Amino acid sequence: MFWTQEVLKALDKNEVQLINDSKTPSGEPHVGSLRGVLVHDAIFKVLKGEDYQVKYIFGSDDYDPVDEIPKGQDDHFTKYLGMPLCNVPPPPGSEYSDMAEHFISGFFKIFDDLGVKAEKYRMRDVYRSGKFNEAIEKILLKRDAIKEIYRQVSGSEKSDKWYPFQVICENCGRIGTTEVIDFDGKEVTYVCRPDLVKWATGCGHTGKMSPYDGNGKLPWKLEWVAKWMTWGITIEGAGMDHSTKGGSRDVSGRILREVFGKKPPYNVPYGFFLTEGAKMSSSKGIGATAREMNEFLAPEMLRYLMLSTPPKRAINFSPSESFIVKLYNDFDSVREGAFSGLEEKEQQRQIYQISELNTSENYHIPSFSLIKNLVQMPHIDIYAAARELKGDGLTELEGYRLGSRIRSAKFWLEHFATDEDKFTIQHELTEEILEKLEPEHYGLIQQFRQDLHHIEWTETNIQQQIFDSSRMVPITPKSSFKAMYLIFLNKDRGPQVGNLLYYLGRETVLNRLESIQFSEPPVWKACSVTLAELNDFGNEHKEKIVSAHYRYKAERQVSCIEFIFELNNGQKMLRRLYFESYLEPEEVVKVVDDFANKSNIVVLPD
RNA sequence: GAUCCUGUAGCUCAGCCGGUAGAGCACAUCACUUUUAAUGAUGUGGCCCUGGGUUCGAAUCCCAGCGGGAUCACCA
Repeated sequence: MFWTQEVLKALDKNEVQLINDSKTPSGEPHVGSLRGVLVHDAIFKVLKGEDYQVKYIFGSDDYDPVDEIPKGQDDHFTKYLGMPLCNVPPPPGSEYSDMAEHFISGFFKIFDDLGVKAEKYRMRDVYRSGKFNEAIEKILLKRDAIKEIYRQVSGSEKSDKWYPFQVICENCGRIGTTEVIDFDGKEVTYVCRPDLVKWATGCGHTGKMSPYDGNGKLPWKLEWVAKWMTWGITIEGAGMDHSTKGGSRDVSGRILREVFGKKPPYNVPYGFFLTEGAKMSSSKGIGATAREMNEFLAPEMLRYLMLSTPPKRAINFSPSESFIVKLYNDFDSVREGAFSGLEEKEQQRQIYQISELNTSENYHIPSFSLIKNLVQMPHIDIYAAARELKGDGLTELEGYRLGSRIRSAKFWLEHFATDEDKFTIQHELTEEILEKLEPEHYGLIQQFRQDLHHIEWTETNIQQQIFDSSRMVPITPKSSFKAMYLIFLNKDRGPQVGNLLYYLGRETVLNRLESIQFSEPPVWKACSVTLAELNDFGNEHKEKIVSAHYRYKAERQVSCIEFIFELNNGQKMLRRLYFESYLEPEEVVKVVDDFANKSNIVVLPD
């Protein structure tokens, strides 16, 4: 059963469902932050699809203090450490009013791209408007019971003077450094301590003021309680780190239940987003931020990546070619399954419904691996290739999807692909390349460059010619391809040779091939058969052979006899006997006649 | 130490409200005039981590281990 169905089963359809999630805008959001966003969105979509009364709200926790500085921005942010995020000026050059808006707006923009239609709220508005006044009062009054739960669940001992609340210091504006030491039912007394936390220094000010209307905030675990009880939230998943026993989710849930007698929201714990088995960290560069991943993958791909794995399981992302290609292929096959109408594809249909934004229309699209190759050949019109592949014009949707897949391929090549994954057209023949060529490759080059003069320069003809020329060397097509990749890409593998050479152009290809010099005898030796093999060949093919010719070649104390067979399907094949000496004309004739008699094939001089 | 995830073919995994062990890749054989990770057909390959329990019957459910991964113990 797909995970969304399990969530569905656990919820009461007669209840109004309110889904909540939030993010602290303290820096550039990490990719993993999107998992919660999308898991909640998937639940939202599924509930909506089942006609539940459901709403999805998403908050910016912008009343939290600045407790770490976004990478590389020490100069600007250091002096604001400890102040509420929403009261800190944005980094220089930002178009936003404050630090919190600066970071959350980019995150919310991704929501739009991913089709996440959550109703957004900001904690500054919630606190300042007084909406949490009631919850704050209740929590302050129940501090002993709350403290007891902290102790029981997580074993943390709080002092007698502990109050679960922090105000914004009237003197220095910090919220992370203040400690409330008394509450008289109307106002709190606080101290702004220089050494309360390691990451910020309070000013030492002591004051007394109302805790309401935005003067301060609840600590994280109680803020959760306040949200849940004030708004009646029924569903809120949390990362595995919060969801562990004794973790913040556990503490908050028990406080809500035991102190305030309400049911905590349904939890959907979700795991981390790992790269190559390690947790992706923002400091490790590309691909780590939500913004970059959103730039890389189209919405439906990113949603699929985040939602096809059951939430509890970690997602093991890898930017390797095999992972990315598999991701796309899996998605394409899920999409095919979803549109197949087959009953056993129900799960695929469910995955597809929460991944794709518009699930009404199927589409044809070339595989990622094809596109990533074509993208490396600048001349190729990929849209034309796609039309050819489909055998029809592209729909508007197909053109659009293809466009984003091309962008993804380019992004992948630029940011993730290893040198092995990429290829670069070689502009000249280097010693390094020549050293890698084997004698049989020279045989192919010799044959191929001759044959290329006689064909019309099209992708399919070139492709076809490789096979035809190979038979005349003879050499296996596989080895012939390798020769071409070496000569033009300095690699063992590459994209379709027809495309590649077509792009390079007849002149360039012929100039390159004709500039390669070598002596023939080693080729003869490398591309030869034994007399026994020749006889076997004759016996095996004699029904198909229409005509046969031979020619004798000699050079530098060695020689060879080449047999050229024409088959009834139009193919021409060559087989060569190699000799470490010159042969007299009579000897040549004798060898040829021997073969002719044994195989019953008439062999004429060329 | 605690919590969660995970252990099934050489590799990546599906199957998990019990009923004869699955897919893709890889490998092997055959076929083939075309290598875009990917031509078609056929085939090889598994004490489903271990031990116990429930059951007519367990890969599946329960308990206990072992191995791998992650998270938590101050703060969000």
